[in-house]
Amino acid sequence: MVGQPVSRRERYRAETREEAKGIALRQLAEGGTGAVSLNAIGKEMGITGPALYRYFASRDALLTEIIIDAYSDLAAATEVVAARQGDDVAPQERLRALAEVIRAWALTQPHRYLLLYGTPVPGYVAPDDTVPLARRVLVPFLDALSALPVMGAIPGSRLAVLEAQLATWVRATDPHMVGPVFRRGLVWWTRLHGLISLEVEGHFASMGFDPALLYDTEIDALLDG
Amino acid sequence: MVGQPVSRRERYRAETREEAKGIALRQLAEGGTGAVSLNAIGKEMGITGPALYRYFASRDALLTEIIIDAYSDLAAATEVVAARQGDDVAPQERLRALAEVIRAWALTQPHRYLLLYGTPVPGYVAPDDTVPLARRVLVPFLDALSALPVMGAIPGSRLAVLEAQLATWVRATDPHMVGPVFRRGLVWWTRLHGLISLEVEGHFASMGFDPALLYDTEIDALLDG
DNA sequence: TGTACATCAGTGAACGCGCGTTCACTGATGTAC
DNA sequence: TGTACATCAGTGAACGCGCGTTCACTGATGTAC
Repeated sequence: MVGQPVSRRERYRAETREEAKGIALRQLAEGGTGAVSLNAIGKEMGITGPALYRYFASRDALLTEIIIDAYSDLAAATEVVAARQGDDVAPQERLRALAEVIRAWALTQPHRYLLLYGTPVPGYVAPDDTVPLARRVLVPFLDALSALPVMGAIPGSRLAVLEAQLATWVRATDPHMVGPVFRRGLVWWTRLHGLISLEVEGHFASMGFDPALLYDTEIDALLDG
Repeated sequence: MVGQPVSRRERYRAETREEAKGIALRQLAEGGTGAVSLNAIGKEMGITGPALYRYFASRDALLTEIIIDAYSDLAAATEVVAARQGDDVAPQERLRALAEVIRAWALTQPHRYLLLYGTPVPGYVAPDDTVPLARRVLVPFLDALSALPVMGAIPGSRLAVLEAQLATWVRATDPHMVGPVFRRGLVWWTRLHGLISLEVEGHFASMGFDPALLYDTEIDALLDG
């Protein structure tokens, strides 16, 4: 995106990296995080395993890149929806569209969703780069929520205490964000994640109902609250 | 529980099995599912790896036992709460107590919670025995929800359609269960799971709020709905 | 109470497999004069 | 345009490790007469 890749080498290098990451994604889909293997990727590319160390510092570095890509991809998906549905669209409709796009994204690539929000990879420590990315996914939600009429919680209530806790933390990262909005965003996140993760992990299988329908009713509930 | 283990051999055998499972749980806690290894368990017990094949048919069989134990344990926890809070207690209070015990259970042993409701173990297929166990955890919730005054959804609404879908499936397993109650149970499950899983996976870390407080506010919302 | 037999726990070698990573080295591609 | 050098991709061997599982076998514990 920045500058043009000049040399043939650079272009080829980028292609090789992408090919490797693509295979890693397939391994992830087929056998989980543990199945992502540099040696196996090399074999599939017609290359020896050690050759990949020219492209990735280590297996963990590869995983990190895949995680960052997934965050960026999901964030881009929400941003596209937010851009298409401008400020003229009612915030309720924007929120609904955002919620739907996240579920759709998760369903088409469950392994990537679980990589971001599922059981943490044992022994893997996410670098700090991922924190702003995780936040980026939520920003369009927070924007739409800000456009809603915000009622402050009853002073002294549990909600008010929670919102106060959130306000202090949130003001450090985003001066314009207020506690009540962020609290709502948190609730959206946890509820949607509960639905999506259980569906994606197959826990709804053979219960004979339409997960999309349950999802929609929960969006209704979120918008009514 | 059934019959008394007579011979010394049987008792010793049971002890060995328990010891192995205990070590497997620790491995699970420390390194996830992939870290559970028969050879490593044997080494820690001062035994060769193959010796464990006298006690478990395979690694998958061990995993299955651990999963079944976890389900039983969690189900027992909810049942204890349900028994302590008899029918004289308001169903709202019972529901709150049930929700709290599940979170408490999950927090003290996150790996076991994730084993049941987290990212599925790649390549592992749960035997059918686990289905009724998974259900057993929810039964106290459904009981308490049944004690609440149930309003039917507005005919033709999304809620009504969903409840109809659930009713047909649910009547096959439990003739006394009705669609609206089961739908509410489903909502409780997904919302609580969203909160617990994100907390347990550390996604709330460093956001500067008290997860218990958020949890309580969501219980409030569930009881108001 | 003592002997003969069956049952079971555990061993150790083996099979075949895969992993991440380091390292010295060969060849090809690019760059500078 | 041609040559000399630097850069980089990739190889193949090696290190050290671990895994699940099978199998023939040794010893100890239990059981039946």
